[in-house]
Amino acid sequence: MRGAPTILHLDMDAFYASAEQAAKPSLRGKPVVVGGIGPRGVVATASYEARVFGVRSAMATAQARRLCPNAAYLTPRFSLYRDISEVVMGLLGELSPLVEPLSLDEAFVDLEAGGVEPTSAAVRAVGERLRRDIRAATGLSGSVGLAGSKMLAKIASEEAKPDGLVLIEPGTELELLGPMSVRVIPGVGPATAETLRRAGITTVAETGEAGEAELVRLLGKAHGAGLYALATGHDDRPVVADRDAKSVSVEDTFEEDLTDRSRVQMEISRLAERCVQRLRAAGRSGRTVVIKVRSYDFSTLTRSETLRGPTDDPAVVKEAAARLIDGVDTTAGVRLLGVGVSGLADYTQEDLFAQAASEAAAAAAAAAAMGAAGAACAAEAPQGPGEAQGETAGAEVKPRRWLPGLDVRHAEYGAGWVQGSGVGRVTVRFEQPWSEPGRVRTFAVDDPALEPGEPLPLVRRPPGADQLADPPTDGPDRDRPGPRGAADAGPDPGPGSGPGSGSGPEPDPVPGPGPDHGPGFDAGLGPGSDSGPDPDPDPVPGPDRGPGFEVGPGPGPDSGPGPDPGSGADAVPGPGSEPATRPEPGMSSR
DNA sequence: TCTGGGGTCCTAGGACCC
DNA sequence: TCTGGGGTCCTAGGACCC
Repeated sequence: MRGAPTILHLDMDAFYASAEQAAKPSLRGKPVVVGGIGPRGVVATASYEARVFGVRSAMATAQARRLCPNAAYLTPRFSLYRDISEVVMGLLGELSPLVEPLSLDEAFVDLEAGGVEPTSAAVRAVGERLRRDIRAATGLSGSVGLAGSKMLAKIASEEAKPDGLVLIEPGTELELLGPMSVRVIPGVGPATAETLRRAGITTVAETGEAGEAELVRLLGKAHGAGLYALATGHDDRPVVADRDAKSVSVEDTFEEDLTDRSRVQMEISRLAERCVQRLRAAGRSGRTVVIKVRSYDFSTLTRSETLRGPTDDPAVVKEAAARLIDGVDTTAGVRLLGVGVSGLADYTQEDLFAQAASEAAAAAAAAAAMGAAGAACAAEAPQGPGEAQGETAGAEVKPRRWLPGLDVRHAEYGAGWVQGSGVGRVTVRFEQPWSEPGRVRTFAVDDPALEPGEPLPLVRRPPGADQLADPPTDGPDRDRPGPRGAADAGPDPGPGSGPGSGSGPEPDPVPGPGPDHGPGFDAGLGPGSDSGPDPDPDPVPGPDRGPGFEVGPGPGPDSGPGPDPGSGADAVPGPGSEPATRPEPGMSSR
């Protein structure tokens, strides 16, 4: 515990959802849920508008849909989030050489190591400037915690959310923490909290009062002693930059349980291949191969095998994984398979295996080229376990998957994103991060004018400016199978939901039609039409609205002020239904 | 329509060795 | 002629985090 609050914790607010809202003007101020879209998907991030309805991270997407049917449900675009993360981490790197990323949207920074004057006033000024810089560079908000230890800085940033800064003055922490739930302490999850509760311990103060011996008795040596230290304000864990990964793994949950043995074996082989690709991309090799099998009833087992030396040979990993799956009974059905490698080493360090390592390096270079080609294919037709099973086996060309939220480009209308897709149709909203909320158009899924696109930068790069917010070049991450599933659609933007685009550079108009269209192109349904098939009034055939196809009800494309009388009742109710004067989140035209 | 995907760390038992 | 006592490695499982 330091005498000055020089440890900073940054946590971006509702990161994935906020990034999507910044990228998609029609979603600003609306409930947005990013996560698995398929029948077994879970929520990764819910926007604050969606949280009002009770939607939370890690919740089944199906449950989220029940709670908040009018939210936009989007598949994650990790390439975009990674690009934004790099910008943010770059800003943190300007504060100190000691930056410890915890995830794409979260990091510790040791301000003392960065030479910041160790006073509350100075670190607060640094934190506030950082928040301004992040907003200017990314259009997103982040919350900052400042304290004399990692734990307190993290608790502080949590308290600061959303879009705030909290500084805990050293000396006040026990008073502040004492009444809080023990769950605020990192490492105390549901199981630990329940164990403590049964012992009559629910607050941080009670945890400290219980004493170390009692906590060790309840929780075991490491956990008990560690919890006692944290609960009494003792946390000297340093900020550590450049931590090496200790394992690499890939896994897939299938839309339907697998029972066919040969299919299980094939999937294990594919997962092993993907795992090794990632291992090699990181320049590592590993000695222990692990498989993971989750059964129909969610029970999970792992089997592992340690090799005589580290490897990054796909054949070796595949063979080990195949041996391991051979010993597992999967006849009752498996919902998830995974393959991982641990015991990682840099192959440059392998004295005993130097010969093999150099061969492996050469092979890796070749494989990297192959891998890039494979990723490009995946971008064209994202595929996953859910895919190979359903459709007619042996189909020569897989149908393109238009997953909601993904970027597309139309030859005539320009850049947009998939709002939903139904039987044979895909609905696209044409808008850009800096544009007004855009219009929706519907196409046949195999329309040759429509192709997958790349994420656009959230903040427009002024002419000749630096590369910070460049469009991502995208690539290998597209090999990640997106959550798969049925058709989806976002909510229609309410009138007046557009950004005040007054001050920025002149927006690039969407190529194509102007703002006033006949009803023909809008996928939004009129009031009361959101259930059951509706005779399609559109001259251009809209998507089939059979079961499973949702279209957010909403007003037409007119941008007049005030709530739309027709669809107001269906528009996002509750706190989300603030007047159209609600300030736009996140966007800066600088 | 219950429950993703990628990680970290800890515990505990058995093998094995000195 | 009863079963010591460490230490390390391997395997499996579980809690937890984002």
